[in-house]
Amino acid sequence: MAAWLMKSEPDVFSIDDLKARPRKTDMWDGVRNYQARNWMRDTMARGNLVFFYHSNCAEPGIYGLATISSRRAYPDPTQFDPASHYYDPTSPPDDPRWVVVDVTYSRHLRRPLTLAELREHAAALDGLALLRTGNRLSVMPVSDEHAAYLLDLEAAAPPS
DNA sequence: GCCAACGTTGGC
DNA sequence: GCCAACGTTGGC
Repeated sequence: MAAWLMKSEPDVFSIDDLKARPRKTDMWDGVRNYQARNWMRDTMARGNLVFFYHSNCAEPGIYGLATISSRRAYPDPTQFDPASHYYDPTSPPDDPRWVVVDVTYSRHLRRPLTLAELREHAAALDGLALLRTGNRLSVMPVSDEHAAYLLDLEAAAPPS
C-alpha cells in the first residue's frame, strides 16, 4: 500500500487540529504545486498511510500518522472561493486545476521523528524526497521500505 | 529575520 | 523556448 508524507505548518494546521476535527477528518486543501497535485490526483487512494509532518516550526519533523479517507482526489473548493487565501481565478470551473483528498487522523507517534534525527539516517532513507536539498514539496511519496524504516525508528530509543 | 533553493511568470 | 526576475518555502 502506498505511503505519503504530507507537510503542514502547525501554526496553521497541526496533527492535533486534525484529531480535533469532526470524525477526525479534514480536506487537505490549498495544495498549489503541480507535482504534489499530480500525486494526489493520480496515485493517492483510500487507505494509504500518511506521515504527518510539521514544517516551519521550532522542531520540524513527523508527528503522527493519518490515512487517506476519500476514495480518491476531488476538486478543491477553495480554488473557486474569492474569499479564500487559496483562490485561483485562473482555474477553469469545468476543468478544476487543484484537488483535495480527505485525511483522517490515526495516531500521534510515540515520539516525534525530528528532521535532525531523520538526517542521521540519511543512508537508510536515501531517496526520501524530504531529505533532498532544497526540497519544497508539501506532498511526497514514501516507499514501503522507507515507511517500514520510519515506523521501526519510532519504536527505537530516541537519540541521547 | 535571514537566506538558499526552487517553481512560476513573463518579456523577448 | 530561453532566462532573469520574482515570490514562496522552510530550515536555521
